[in-house]
Amino acid sequence: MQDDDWREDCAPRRVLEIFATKWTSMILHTLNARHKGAARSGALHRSLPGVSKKMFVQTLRDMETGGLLDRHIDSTVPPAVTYRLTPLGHRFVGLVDLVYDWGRDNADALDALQPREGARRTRSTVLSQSEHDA
Amino acid sequence: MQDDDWREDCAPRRVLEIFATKWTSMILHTLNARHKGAARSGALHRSLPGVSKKMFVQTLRDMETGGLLDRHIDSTVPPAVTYRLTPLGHRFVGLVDLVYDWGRDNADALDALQPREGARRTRSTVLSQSEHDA
DNA sequence: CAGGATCCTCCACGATACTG
DNA sequence: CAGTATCGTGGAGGATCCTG
Repeated sequence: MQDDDWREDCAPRRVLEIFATKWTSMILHTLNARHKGAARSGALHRSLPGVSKKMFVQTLRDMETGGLLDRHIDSTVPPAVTYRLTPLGHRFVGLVDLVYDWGRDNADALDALQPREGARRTRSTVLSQSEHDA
Repeated sequence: MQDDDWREDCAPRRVLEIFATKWTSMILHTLNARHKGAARSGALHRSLPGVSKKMFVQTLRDMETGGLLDRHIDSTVPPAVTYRLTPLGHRFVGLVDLVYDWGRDNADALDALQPREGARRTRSTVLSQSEHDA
């Protein structure tokens, strides 16, 4: 508990920012759980239905820069790119798993509330009537 | 590991959304660590320097709706409002603590990277020259 | 197959001013 | 003291088209 400070540049906040990128955690979790820590780009993408191509690539790039995974390019034609968890990535997956499990363990409490609890409406909430005109 | 699915409405994603709201985790952590789980609005706000008034209040309201804390209003003049962790809030704090500690434990690895690792530039990175005019 | 480049939407978050 | 109202903005995230 030491000095529970949330200074702008502290490590814990960095972690929160990682969690805030929407797909990072899910990519890591999936890469680990369904691909044993390594997978080709396409295969990984296919196991994450909701992610747009742009965000998928962009997030992976940021994760590489962030030291969470490595990128191996096989310069064949067509190219084969493989992503692999780094040690840090592995450790982070451990944390993601905790979050994942916490969610499952508290699913009842979370479901007992209004459909929206946080503040973020994933915009899929509204897409139902996005066909207003025609 | 059961069925590692990240369906749109699953509980784990709800949790990620909570983490995505930027201040929720910090408010909970601070409310617990520095105020023993209960504090008046002003006091709590004062222990979170970076939060704007608007987001502070708004986040608290969403957290109340989300069942993470309770709001007690003492209708004196001026009013005295106290926020208190709910059982769910307490449990969530446990998770936040894990994230917090993970960050401290991996601070070296996180710092070893470029100043930006995720993708989100908290825009405070730029505020340095926000005094451009006068 | 992998991903770059563009354009666009929307909402999280902030600053400021006001109320009871 | 606690909160609401309003306005403005950046940038996360998506769709679509193009390249090697």
